[in-house]
Amino acid sequence: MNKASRDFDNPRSNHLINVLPESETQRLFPSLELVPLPLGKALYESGDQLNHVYFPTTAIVSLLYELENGASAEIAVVGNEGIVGIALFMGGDTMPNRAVVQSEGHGYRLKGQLLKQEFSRAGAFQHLLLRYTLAMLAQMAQTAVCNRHHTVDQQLCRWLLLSLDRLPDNVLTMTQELIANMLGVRREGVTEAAGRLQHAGLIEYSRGRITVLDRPGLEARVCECYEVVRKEFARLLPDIKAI
Amino acid sequence: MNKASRDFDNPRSNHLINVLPESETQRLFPSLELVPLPLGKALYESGDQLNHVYFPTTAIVSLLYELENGASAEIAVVGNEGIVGIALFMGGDTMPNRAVVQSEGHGYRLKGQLLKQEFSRAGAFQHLLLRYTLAMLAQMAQTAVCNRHHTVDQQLCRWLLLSLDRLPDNVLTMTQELIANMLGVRREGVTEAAGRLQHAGLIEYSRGRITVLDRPGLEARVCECYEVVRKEFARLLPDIKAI
DNA sequence: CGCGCTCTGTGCGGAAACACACACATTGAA
DNA sequence: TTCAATGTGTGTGTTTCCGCACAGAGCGCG
Repeated sequence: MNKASRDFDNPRSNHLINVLPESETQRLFPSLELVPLPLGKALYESGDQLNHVYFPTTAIVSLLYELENGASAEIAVVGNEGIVGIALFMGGDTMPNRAVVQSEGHGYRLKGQLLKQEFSRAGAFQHLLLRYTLAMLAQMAQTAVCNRHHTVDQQLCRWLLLSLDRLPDNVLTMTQELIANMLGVRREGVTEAAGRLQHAGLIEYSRGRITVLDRPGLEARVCECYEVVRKEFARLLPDIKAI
Repeated sequence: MNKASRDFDNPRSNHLINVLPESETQRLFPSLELVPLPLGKALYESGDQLNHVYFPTTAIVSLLYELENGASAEIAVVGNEGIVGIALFMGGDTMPNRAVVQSEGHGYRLKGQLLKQEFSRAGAFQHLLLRYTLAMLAQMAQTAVCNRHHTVDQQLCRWLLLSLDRLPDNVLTMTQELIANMLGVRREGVTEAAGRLQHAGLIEYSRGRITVLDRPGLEARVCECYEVVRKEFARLLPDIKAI
C-alpha cells in the first residue's frame, strides 16, 4: 500500500481489510458501504448505540473523551490503518467517548451484526481485530502518560506526526483551536507551540492549513511516545507496513 | 461476594471466576495455582514474555507505564474484580508496561496456554474477558483525561477510592512516595493533598498506613472520573456486583 | 538509650499552563 | 469595498505543579 496511490473508494486502502485472506475479503466486500466522512462529523457520541463500524480509507477519526466541564482530550486516533467501533465486537454496544472526523475523507462502514458474525468465526479477522485492539490499548496508555509528563510542544509534534502518518500528503486542514481540543490544552498554548515550530522552519501554517516542511525535524522534537506507539503497532500488526 | 467474607485461597473470591458457569469453573479449577503476591512484586516487566495470567483475590495490582526519564504513571488498577495479562488472550505475548503489586495479598495464576485454549472455545469465558477488556479500555481512557484536567487532590481521592473498592477493609499500606509514582506527580504534591484530606477528617495516616475514615467525604471531593469508570464496569459486567 | 533509616512536612524559586482580554490579519460574503 | 466572521498573536496576572533543600517525626535495632 503506497500512500500516493491510495484510493478513497477502494476498501483495500484500509490496511486491516487489505491484509485479510482472499476468502474473507470476498465475503465482506458486498457488505461494505462507502461513506463520505466530512470534517466534524460524529460517527458516534458518548453512549450512543453502535450500529456500524467504520474502516477509514482517506479520513482520520479522533476518539475523544469529554468531561462534564466541557474539557476534552483525544485518547486515540484512527486512520486507514484501523477501525472505529471496536466495542461492537468486544461485546459492548456503546462507548463512553465520541468519535469525530478530524480530517475529512472517506471510509467504508459495515453493519455491526455482520461484523459480529465475522468475528465469531474465530478466523483471521478475529485475530486481526484483537491485535488491533491491543495496539489501541497501547496508544491510549501512552497518551495518558504523555498527557501527564510532556510539554505542549512535544505533544503537538506527536499529534502532527500521527496525523501525517495517516494522510496522503503533508497538508493538514486543522485550526489551532481544534488541535487544542484534541490535546486538551488551551488554544493559546497551541498558538505558541506552533509558532515555535514555524519559526524553526518545521511547519508552515495559516488559517487552518498546516503544511509540514521538515518531518525529520518534528521527529527530533517529539517525545518518545510517538515512537513507542508506532513500534507497538508494527510488532502487533507486522503485515501492516505503512504505519 | 461479600467483602468481609472474602478468602484469599478461594478462586471464587475473584469475580471474573466467580461468575463463570459451573462447567467452565470445573474445567479451570485444577489448573489454577494459588500464589502469594507480595508488595512490590512485578508480575511482568515492560516487554516481558507473558507466561501466566493472574486472578487476584486479595491483592491489588497496578499497571504502570514508565518513560525513558524515569517518570511513570498508573494507567489501570486490577483487584479481585479482574485479571492481569489481558494481552495473552488478545494475541500479544508482551505488553509495553509493568504490572506491580500495589497491595499485598494473594491471587491465582493460570498458564497462558490454558487461558488461550479456554478463550478459543468462544464460550462464556471469552465473552467475559472481552467485556472486561472493554471496561479496562474505559478506565485507561478516563485516566488519560483525568491526568490532563484534574487536580492532584481529586486524583488522590480517585486513587483512594479505587483501592478501597478492592480491599477487604479501609486500611491501605502505601507510602506517599509510592502513591506519587502511581499518580505520576511529586511526592510533596501527595503530601500536601493528603494533608488537606487528613485535616478535613476524611483520612488518617502515618508512615505508610492510610485509614479511610469518611468514604462519602472522599466521594464528594473526587472528580467524575471515578464514577464514570465504576458505571462502565457495572454496565459491561452486570453480574459483578462488588465494584 | 541512642543511632540510623524511612516517612512526612515545609519553604522557596521557577517553569508551565491557565483565564481573560484584546489587537491584528485573512477571508468571504453583502 | 465594506463588513462580519474566523483564525491567530500577544500581554498580564494567577494557579498549579515541579525541583531542590532541609527539618522534623516515628520506628526499629544494636
